Amino acid sequence: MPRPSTPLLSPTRIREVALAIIDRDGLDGLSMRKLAAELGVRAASLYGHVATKEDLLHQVATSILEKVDVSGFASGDWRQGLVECARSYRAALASHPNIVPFLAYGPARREASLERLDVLHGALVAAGWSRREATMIAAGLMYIVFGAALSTFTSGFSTDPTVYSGRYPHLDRAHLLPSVAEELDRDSFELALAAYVRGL
Amino acid sequence: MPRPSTPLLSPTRIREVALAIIDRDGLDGLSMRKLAAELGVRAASLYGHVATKEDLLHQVATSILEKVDVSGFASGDWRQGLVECARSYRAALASHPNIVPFLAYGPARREASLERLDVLHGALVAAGWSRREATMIAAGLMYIVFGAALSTFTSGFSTDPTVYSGRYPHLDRAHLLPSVAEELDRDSFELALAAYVRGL
DNA sequence: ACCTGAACACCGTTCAAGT
DNA sequence: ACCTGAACACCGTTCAAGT
Repeated sequence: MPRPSTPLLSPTRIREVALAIIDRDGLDGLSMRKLAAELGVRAASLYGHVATKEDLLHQVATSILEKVDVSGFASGDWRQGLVECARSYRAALASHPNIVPFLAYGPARREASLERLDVLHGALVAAGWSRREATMIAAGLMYIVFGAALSTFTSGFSTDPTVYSGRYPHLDRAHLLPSVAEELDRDSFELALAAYVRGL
Repeated sequence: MPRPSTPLLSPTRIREVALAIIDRDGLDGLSMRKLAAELGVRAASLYGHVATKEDLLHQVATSILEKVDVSGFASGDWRQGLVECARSYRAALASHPNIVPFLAYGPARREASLERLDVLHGALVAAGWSRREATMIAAGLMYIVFGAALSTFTSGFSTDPTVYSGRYPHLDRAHLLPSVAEELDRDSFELALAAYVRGL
């Protein structure tokens, strides 16, 4: 069979399949060899399109961050802007939870993060906060967004009641959490966000 | 030379050296072969003392979490308890930042986390919050603690001013951040914590 | 009881070679 | 221009064997 006229690989297709593997098999479940296999190609071929595995992960990270919408600040109400920006950020991360640990690592060097951060910072300064305060307020918002996206709390509870009952008196219904984890995660995020913005 | 009377390896020594490697070389910098070499032993020997690498990481995680102090709730002031608990938690994580991504993954199955969570939850219920509210308030506190510990914000900025100036008008002094990152991280955490607790 | 050598099934990455 | 085979220097883990 002659070589097809269109190349087997494209930057977009590589990113899409890589993200699909991460979503399905976790961050550690992505290997260059597995990715190549699912693209119908050998591992070495990837290096014609991607510098390193880390470079590929940064590309995937950027494609996710680009979906974060900071237009909420246009209203002029900085509190509402913070809330809407945080919701959009969390939604983007929550669609791909397995890549969040990578996203949390060094976002300040990514173009897509900086553009959004610049808008956020500017809106806060325009509202009368000092530069330093604006930086800290934005940092606090990112703490809540990334903390919530890591699902450090409600996910990971066992469904076996005997794990908790009798041992942790205040957690005797913790085994029920997984079934309502998604709702509880969202409500916890909304509560934290509301309390934070109100308390500023 | 005859075998020494004391074994070369002990659970404590393995954990200590593993944590030292993680602190020095990062989470990815820890390999069973490197750990064995620094312990004066071969990789296979480790598996007499540790089930898997993940088991070892959980042991190291536990040794860090055990330092978290929740005695602040004894005062009876739940707001003060939340603040002191969060400070202690963050301090424990901040001493070993490289292992935080692992700690953030599935803390709800670790004994040391659950014990502390149980105290926190109980104190909030005793203060009059519903069980569900207590769960969400504790989750929000963990968001801020883990978000701050991941240092997702102030760390990672470049020290090269040309990276930001002219491109992100509101970030024109971002290159100064690394030199004051530690102080700014702490202040951002304190601000977020204060705003959150006040806003509840 | 404790440690080792050798092996197995994987990694990321490079590079000369093929078409 | 694009992909491949083979190799290099690594991984985590197992297990029969040594002392």
